[in-house]
Amino acid sequence: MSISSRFAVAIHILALLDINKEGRNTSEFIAGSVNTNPVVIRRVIGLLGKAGLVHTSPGVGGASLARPPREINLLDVYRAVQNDPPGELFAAHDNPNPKCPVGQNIQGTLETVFKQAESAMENELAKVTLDQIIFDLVRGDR
Amino acid sequence: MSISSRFAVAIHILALLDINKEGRNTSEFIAGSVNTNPVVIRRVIGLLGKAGLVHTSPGVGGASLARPPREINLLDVYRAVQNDPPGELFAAHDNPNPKCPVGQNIQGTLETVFKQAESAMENELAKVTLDQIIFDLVRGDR
DNA sequence: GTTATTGTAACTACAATGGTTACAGGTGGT
DNA sequence: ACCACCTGTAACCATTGTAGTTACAATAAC
Repeated sequence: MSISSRFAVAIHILALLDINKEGRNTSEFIAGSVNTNPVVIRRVIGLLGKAGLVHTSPGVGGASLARPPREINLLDVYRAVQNDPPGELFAAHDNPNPKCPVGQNIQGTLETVFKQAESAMENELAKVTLDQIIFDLVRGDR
Repeated sequence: MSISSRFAVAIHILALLDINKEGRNTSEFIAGSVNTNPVVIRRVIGLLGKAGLVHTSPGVGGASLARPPREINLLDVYRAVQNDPPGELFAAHDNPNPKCPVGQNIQGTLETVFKQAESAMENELAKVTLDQIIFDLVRGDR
């Protein structure tokens, strides 16, 4: 299955928080841009807050970036909203038969390969900062 | 969510088909090694067959590798069993608001980044052949 | 204090997955 | 030709993750 759209929504939110940093970024306003329900936005912001990417406060307009956009990369965001623990993008099958030479060793073998593939993906995400995303968004708007 | 365990099961099956190429690889036998239901095995073999990685025939013990293990890499296997079309490991959110500068351009921006990350992962998978997997399995058995 | 907004719980609908049973149809040995 | 075995596939179920929605107590700003 594919990676949840929370990731895309989270990037959208963060970009909006920076671009509209002068305005009041209520969950309803953000939901209007993302085109979803305000509660969905609040849930994602909650995850971003727990990860230390945004500061939140109850009451009015309570979210803002916790760091400058240059210091937030997409791997930070990915990890914040992807609740699967790191190293588990790929799922191994459980309990292969230990009496079989394949079953006995397959998990260790796969783990190595899976970790490499996952790391390669994450390294690409880590290369891209929120800064660059925002630049690209604004540029596209001309 | 994580990538379905069909991928791990498929690799297991292919390795077993090669290692036990002298024996009768019935779906029940393979299921014993993978530790699942024979129908699950037949389903995965069906996908591998459609992708041209194995030859299958109804009746007894009907699956064998269609190519030598050196000519099968894990990206082949991944694509065979992952029914999501390529380029959609990451899901974008639909219908962002076109009236908003962020909503208007976010999809194009994300598409580029997502494709890069996905490609990086797939390149790692493409580097690993079934040959190497089998070597690693057999080596671990000593 | 009143109003607007957040944080969170609860519920629903939906899709993907993996396990299971069932069975029609093909294969190979005798 | 017969028979035992196996495949391919459909159908169904339970589980899980996701996203949308309603509701509401708690909190901040004015």
